[in-house]
Amino acid sequence: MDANYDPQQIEAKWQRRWAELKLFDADADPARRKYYVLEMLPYPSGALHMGHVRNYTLGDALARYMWMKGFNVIHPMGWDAFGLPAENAAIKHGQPPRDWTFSNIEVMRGQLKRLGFTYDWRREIATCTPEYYRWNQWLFLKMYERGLAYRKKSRVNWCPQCETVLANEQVVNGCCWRHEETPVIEKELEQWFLKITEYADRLLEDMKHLVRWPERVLTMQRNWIGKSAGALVQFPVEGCDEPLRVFTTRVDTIFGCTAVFVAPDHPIVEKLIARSKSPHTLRADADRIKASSARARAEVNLEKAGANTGFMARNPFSHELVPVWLANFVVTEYGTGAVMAVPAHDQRDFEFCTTYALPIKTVIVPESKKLKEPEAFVEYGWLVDSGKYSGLGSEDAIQKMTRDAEAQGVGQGTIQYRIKDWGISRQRYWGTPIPMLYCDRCGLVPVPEEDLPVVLPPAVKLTGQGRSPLETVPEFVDASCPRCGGHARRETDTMDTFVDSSWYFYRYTDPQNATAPFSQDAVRYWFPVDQYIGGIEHAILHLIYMRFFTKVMQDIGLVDFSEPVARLFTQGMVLKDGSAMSKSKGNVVDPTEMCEKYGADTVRLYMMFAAPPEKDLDWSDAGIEGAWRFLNRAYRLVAKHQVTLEVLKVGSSGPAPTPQSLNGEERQLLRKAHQVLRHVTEDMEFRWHYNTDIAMCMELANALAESEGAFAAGKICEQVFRAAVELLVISLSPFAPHLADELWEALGHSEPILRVPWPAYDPGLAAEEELELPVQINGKTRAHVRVAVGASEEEIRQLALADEKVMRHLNGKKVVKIIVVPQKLVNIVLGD
RNA sequence: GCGAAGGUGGCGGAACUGGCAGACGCGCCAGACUUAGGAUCUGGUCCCGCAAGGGGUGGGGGUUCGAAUCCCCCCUUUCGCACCA
Repeated sequence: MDANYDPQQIEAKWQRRWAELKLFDADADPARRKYYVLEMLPYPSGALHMGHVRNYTLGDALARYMWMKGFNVIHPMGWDAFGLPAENAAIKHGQPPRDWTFSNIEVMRGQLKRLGFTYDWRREIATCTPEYYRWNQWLFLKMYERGLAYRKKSRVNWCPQCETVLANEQVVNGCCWRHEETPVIEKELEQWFLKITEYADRLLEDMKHLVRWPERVLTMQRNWIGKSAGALVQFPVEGCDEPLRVFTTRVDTIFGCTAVFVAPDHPIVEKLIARSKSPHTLRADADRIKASSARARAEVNLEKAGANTGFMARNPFSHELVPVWLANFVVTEYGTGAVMAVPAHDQRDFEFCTTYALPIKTVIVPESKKLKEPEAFVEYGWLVDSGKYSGLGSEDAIQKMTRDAEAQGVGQGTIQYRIKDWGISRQRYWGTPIPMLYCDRCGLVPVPEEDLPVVLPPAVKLTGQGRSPLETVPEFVDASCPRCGGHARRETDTMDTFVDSSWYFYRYTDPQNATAPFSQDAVRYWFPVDQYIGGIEHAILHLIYMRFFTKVMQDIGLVDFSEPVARLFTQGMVLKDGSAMSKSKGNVVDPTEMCEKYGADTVRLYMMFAAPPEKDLDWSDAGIEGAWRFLNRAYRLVAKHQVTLEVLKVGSSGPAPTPQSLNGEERQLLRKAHQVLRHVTEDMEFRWHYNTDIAMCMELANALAESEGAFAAGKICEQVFRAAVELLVISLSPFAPHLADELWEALGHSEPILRVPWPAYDPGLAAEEELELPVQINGKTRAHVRVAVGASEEEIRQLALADEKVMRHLNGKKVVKIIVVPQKLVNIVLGD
């Protein structure tokens, strides 16, 4: 064993050996308990960043622990390999997206291997291969068969930078999620959609199974789905044959309705213009307000603005006539695009009506009858001035009035969702071709399953301009109709890459399957994912699509469960100087560089030590130095005593030590070792505050260093010293696996540490026998007394009162009360 | 505006069920070894104070023998949603 720690040499050696031993290959084995550790797969952008390293190190520590606990651990990795950057690189450098992507994968796979993760590389997938994306197409066809994939002309979010459509989830503050400065514009296009709305209720309902998901993620999903129960109510419009339908959750306030507001691009507006006495003014108003509401998407808190249409609508409950106004804050896409204005009980209506001097009529009063001005009273209360409903509570009134509206044919109870169907069409090249054909005679025809995959043509001129690049490839576009044999045109849109990542973790269980997306047996054995780890940024996009896909797969009969992930963990970000690492800020720390300087173990250890995993971690160059020093200390500790310790062959250490057979110094050292093991074990199971586990390992290393004198003097026997060293190596192994294996071998073991069963700590050895109890006077610690663990309350009381420092504080004061909490403390309460 | 999570030394953080605030690491100070040290080792390091002692977990109040931890009010940071009727 070298005197100096050389991580480059050690890590290369162990990575080679692990590979030779196929240590991380996991095969389905019904006789063994399985554990599925999954981390979010990276986009092959060119290089791994520290966020990946943190994510994957977290998973790796868990995977290693689970292996040692005896589980059959599946821990796969792959590449989310379709996407826009590949095309942009192609345009910029003339390198085909495929080449760019695969050369990035090469680099990044190398980086992952350098870090020594426990991946079963036989299961690696890349979503851009036909072998993978044919199953995207297959799943799409299954959805099409069930009416879950459909085409419609719709107003879409279009990013002028990407030159493609964005899903609602990809619009952030009215701008593209990739180009945060670029406002999204609206276009009318024929698009493919997946009917996620049909699953909205199940996505909500099944959250009750996700007890081990962060509440934060569930809340975000709940808000995103945005279920709200209410009523649709019809307001006939005078001088127009079409009534206005409004959606409201507060039909109990309808007697306070003093206007009806419609979105400026509501379909009825054209009809009103046609029938208006001053059509030009009305059109100008509509255009102006439309412009202002479009701006509202990008801006925050735009002022309320509107215009009177001159038309009147009749309240079906009160039969009053109220004016119809255009309003910039009414959202076309939600509900019916029209609302009843109840300024007394809705803050937005209140603001609008105040601005335009529209009447405000109170119809709900709170219990206390006190109304705050000048705000709307938006809570539930009691109805007044509401005809026969006066006197009812809001909740009763909503039910009764909804029923009455239904009976009279002027409305109905309904449920609205904020979530919309998932638009998956992208006018881009580097994605999964949507397997549909447009036959000149038969119309829309799906590609037959046996013709899958529809393969992306390799040579395509990419310009980044205009329409889908696939349209420019005649060999791709021209096809024959599978029904009539006549000429057909291929769909040239490709799928949103979130389709790829919605089911990739199933494919890992059976990555080579050429006849199905996966074998049901494999999934039955490996699923659910026991632990999924990734960034919080995917809380609503990926993590909701993935749940949706599983439910569809359940309905198709591919799987027999409704939720794929039992436990989710969202880790914090890796920052540098308080902000996210980015090329533009020039604050990127490169994992490979760090591995070259310190080795993978140091990088991993530091990542785990610097902060608890759910919190953001600010990278510190000084901090990683500390991790490096610790590993050096651990190495030297073993190197120094290796010759002595190795002589003691494994298993030759005689009977297991018991507290009785040990002297005081031996007990103290072993106690520390077992306390550390206890802490790490318990933390691995529940809490994952790896930073505290590593701190405990450091304490044990410090204790060992302090014991060296006693060891050299023969006061600590070799068996005990060795046992403590071994427990340190084992406890450290999930975090610094290469070093752990090197030290384990140096101690005379031939098995890699991953094959060593995780030891159970000995509660007897871990238990303290004597405690130093704090003695408080009026809640302030003033002294300490040493007591045996089993000391009685009375003994402790006497010891405390006899303490010199305590007596000094007691001087002349009256003892009111003495609280003795065995094993914890003594608190003496003094009077004045 | 609404919702969620935070605020502890010079810094990252620890304190798991109300029971010694500051584990562990970084940094800093002193010393040892050294031609040298950005290596290593030893000791010190919450604040005020020579000390005795006193103060201390964003601020204020409360419950309790005892509060970083529980309750109320306020300030503040980060994240998510943002006219969703």
